[in-house]
Amino acid sequence: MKKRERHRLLQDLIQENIVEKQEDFVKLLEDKGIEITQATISRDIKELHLIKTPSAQGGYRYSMPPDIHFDTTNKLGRLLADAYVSMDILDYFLVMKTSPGNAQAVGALMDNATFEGVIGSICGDDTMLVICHTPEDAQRIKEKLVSLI
Amino acid sequence: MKKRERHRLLQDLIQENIVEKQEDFVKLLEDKGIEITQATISRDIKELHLIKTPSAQGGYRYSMPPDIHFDTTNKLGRLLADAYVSMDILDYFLVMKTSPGNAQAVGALMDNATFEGVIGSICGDDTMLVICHTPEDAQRIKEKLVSLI
DNA sequence: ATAAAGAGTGCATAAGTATACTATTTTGGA
DNA sequence: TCCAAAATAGTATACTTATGCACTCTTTAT
Repeated sequence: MKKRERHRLLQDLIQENIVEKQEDFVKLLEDKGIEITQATISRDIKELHLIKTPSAQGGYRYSMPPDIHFDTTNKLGRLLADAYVSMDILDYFLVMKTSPGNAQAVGALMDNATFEGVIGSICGDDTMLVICHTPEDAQRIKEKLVSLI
Repeated sequence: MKKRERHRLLQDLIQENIVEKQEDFVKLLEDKGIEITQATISRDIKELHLIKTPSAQGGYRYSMPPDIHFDTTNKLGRLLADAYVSMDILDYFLVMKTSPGNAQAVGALMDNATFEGVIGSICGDDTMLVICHTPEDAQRIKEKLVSLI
């Protein structure tokens, strides 16, 4: 049993069982004849970005991540690779120039990616204005964006 | 400091700080002059459905829920209040009759709400067929839907 | 082939979280 | 107003999860 394989299995199990705690995973795998410890499950969960959600019925349940984040961060990287022109910071504003017509798309993806410290953004045709909480936030986000390109 | 007020505050704090554990919340609130214990935070988190996400950088962080669930569950409830006609179960199928023209909408919302145990659904004009993993799932989902009306 | 580096895991335990119990406060009637 | 019921929150603790360490098994480079 390879780690990769087990990861797939976990993602399946999570869909078809109510998994309230990591020990439940251990038991479910045991039922399939797979010996594994809670420690490993904990590590798996970390790698898979699974989350423990308080369910509406009062209990808890592990489930799939709102992986929007990872996914859209990737998309954003690809888009920026094409569309990025320049960036500047003024106080707690971040101004990005993009190739014509792309600012809206960048803004939309940034919204999805939910960067911390961003209050909001306004996009024109080739310019995006990002309003941050603090100048430090602006700087941090600039660096984050640069790292994606 | 009312619970409601604190809940708002937590939702704010979560946006602007990296909250790795519940004690961090306690400290942040303390900074604001609010005395509260970890136990209460744990309860708040449960009520707000906040989640602890393994972050890409290796640490953990509390964040907002993929609240799509709650929101669309509510919408679904309102729609069903208007459109629901009847439900029947056959093996692992669930068949719902709706008022004419509404089945598609119900199906779309159910997709968003991501009910566990649902493989998929097919919608006509006034009929929705939901295919579940097991008859028990079908039963459970039926009850869940009834409870929403 | 062998050394060196790295991945994967269990064990034990530290770290973090949830909850039973209790006390106190608030709310909604009568 | 006064009581009973419901909500809220602290304390202590049980429960759950994360991780340092040690060991084994792969992989990579020499």
